[in-house]
Amino acid sequence: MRATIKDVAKKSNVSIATVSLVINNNKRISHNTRKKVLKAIDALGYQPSRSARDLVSRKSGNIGFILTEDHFLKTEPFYTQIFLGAEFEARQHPYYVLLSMISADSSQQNTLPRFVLENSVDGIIIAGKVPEELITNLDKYSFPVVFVDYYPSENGHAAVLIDNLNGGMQATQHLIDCGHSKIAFIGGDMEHPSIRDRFQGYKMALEKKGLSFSNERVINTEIATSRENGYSAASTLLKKDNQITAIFACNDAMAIGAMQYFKEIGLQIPADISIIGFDDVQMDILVDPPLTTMQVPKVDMGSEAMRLISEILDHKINGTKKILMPVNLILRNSTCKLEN
Amino acid sequence: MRATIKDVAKKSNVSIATVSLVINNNKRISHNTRKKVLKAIDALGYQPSRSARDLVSRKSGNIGFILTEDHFLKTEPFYTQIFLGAEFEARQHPYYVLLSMISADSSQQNTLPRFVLENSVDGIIIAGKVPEELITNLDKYSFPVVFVDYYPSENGHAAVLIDNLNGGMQATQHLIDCGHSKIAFIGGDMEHPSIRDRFQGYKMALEKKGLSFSNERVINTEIATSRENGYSAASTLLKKDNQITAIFACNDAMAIGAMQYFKEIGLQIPADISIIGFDDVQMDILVDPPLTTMQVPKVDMGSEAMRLISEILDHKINGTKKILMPVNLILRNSTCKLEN
DNA sequence: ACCTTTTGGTTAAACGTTTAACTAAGGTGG
DNA sequence: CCACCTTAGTTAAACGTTTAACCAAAAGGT
Repeated sequence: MRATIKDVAKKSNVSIATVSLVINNNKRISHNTRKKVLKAIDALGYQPSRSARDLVSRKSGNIGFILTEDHFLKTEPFYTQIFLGAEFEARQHPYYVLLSMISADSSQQNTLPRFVLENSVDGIIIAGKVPEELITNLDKYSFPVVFVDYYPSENGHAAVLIDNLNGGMQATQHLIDCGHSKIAFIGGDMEHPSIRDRFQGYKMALEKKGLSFSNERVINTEIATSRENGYSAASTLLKKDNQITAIFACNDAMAIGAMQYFKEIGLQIPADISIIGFDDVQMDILVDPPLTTMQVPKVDMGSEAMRLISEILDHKINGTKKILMPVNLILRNSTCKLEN
Repeated sequence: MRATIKDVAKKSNVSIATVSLVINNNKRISHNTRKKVLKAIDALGYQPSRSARDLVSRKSGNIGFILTEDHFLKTEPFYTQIFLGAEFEARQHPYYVLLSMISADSSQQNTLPRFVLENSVDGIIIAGKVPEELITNLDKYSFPVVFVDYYPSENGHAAVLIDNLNGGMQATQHLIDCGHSKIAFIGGDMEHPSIRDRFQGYKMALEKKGLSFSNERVINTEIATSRENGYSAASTLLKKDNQITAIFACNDAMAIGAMQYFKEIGLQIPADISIIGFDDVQMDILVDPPLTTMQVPKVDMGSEAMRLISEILDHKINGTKKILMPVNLILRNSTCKLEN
């Protein structure tokens, strides 16, 4: 049978209240008794009971982490890295993380994660794009929520976001710095705020340098940002405008798909065409040539999200804070100076 | 403030004990009061408090799920699928799943997951190969443990395993059925029971058909079962014996790596060389040609593991049961009949 | 020397369940 | 009609914490 607070109290000749105060670092306890109690705790291998604690403090001690199934099972460990960061950070806080996958299919969003139905979390982290219905259903429960790498249409939620606008500008800027002026953009799901912002950054960078923007150099009709769609995007792009010398793909998956197409039709990367991606996924360095990209701090985003929800639960801040994570240009070999 | 059992009791004019009995489906309650109570529960949106429940039942209501970091972040969603299955199955049981990643590096295994140090789980699922030290450290806590897709050297643990022996035989048998007789095996970490068993199956299938086994056709010196190692394994293999017409790779990652090598040196798959993998990962159908492989029921393995730990906790069975998951030949285009 | 703080603790209630032990009211057999 | 069983419910203790309210003793202040 596990040792309880009573056992510790008995062993150290104090009341259970004293033991509790020691555990919670209350300053009302003298150095001596503290030491005495700590010794007993150690000797008995005592661990406070979570349920007892949660019961009186009226908390669950859990944070729910919601992710769509397909994001969780994606080949690229993007959201899993975010989860990893969140779980690691949770170890510094009194929280456990409950991970729940939901269907990305919005038609069956009547089912909320069990931990919300059962009220077993204190707060929720939602990573990536999820169906709007999920969010509205969740609203009824009024849990504190932090979004990561996605932001629902109605405002007022706390969120950890990538600085996509800036990133889009930096990426485009890099291509401009390499001497390119006919720069295309390959995008996917334009409903997604991240992609929209990257596109926006692309346009702003062009404008800033007085370069012309043309819809002929933009692909934004692909539904998903997958490798296959990058491949097909590249093909339709060249049909629309074969003058382009550089491409900014809205993410690495599409960039890699596009690269594959170019290779197949015999274009040299980066000699004939430069390409830059976004995300910095593992695959980038295995691909040939290694992909220049914008690095996004995935693990850090997870820990920021956990820290944020924790702060909200401690009432240190209200629930609308937003954090923009900086993004970093990673130079590899898929981009180069334009020869002419 | 959330409704408690008291509110329900008051609203339905019964004692809290009655409410509790209703919730737990005790047959001592008449149909009428049951209905009355249920109505009140519904009206108040009452949900029993986990912590109160856990406190009196002396359980945590949690199952810990341990995975090494690299397995969790792998490109191929193998272990994540297992986790997914476990989490889905948990919804049918009174458990939440606490996922914890540990370092695969055995040098720093003094740190156990927080949920074991804090005694916050009732049982543990360990997926994939983990450092032996983790297991011995864990032993002191005497939690019920179920292993998935790995099995520690000392016996006596419950486990959900792939029927690798059979799978290895089937895979090899398939190649034999295609008319091949010079069949090579590409393996990795031979410390891993799964790989050893697949190799064993390979040998048995050869033997059964009276085909000669030769060490010249076996690669087992690669450290990891990664794509790159598959690539290099293929290259050394051809140097040892260039008569081979078919290859059984111990997993899909290695198979894909090997395929890449063959393509680069101009060999046609399957015309010049047939290749079969193991695992049935997503990538298989995207690769060219699509890879013939042995399908392993990853999600099912997760749910089986959860069911198993649940049975153990209910004392329905003791903690040494083993489940062998069947494996399925998936015919695609990387293998074909030998022309001669 | 007496009142007031401060220090370092203790007592006891409360958190929301489950469940063993009890009870009141009907039903049953002889 | 009485003793006994069954049915359907209640009472109260217990689970292991936290924390507000209390208190005794020591320390200051005048």
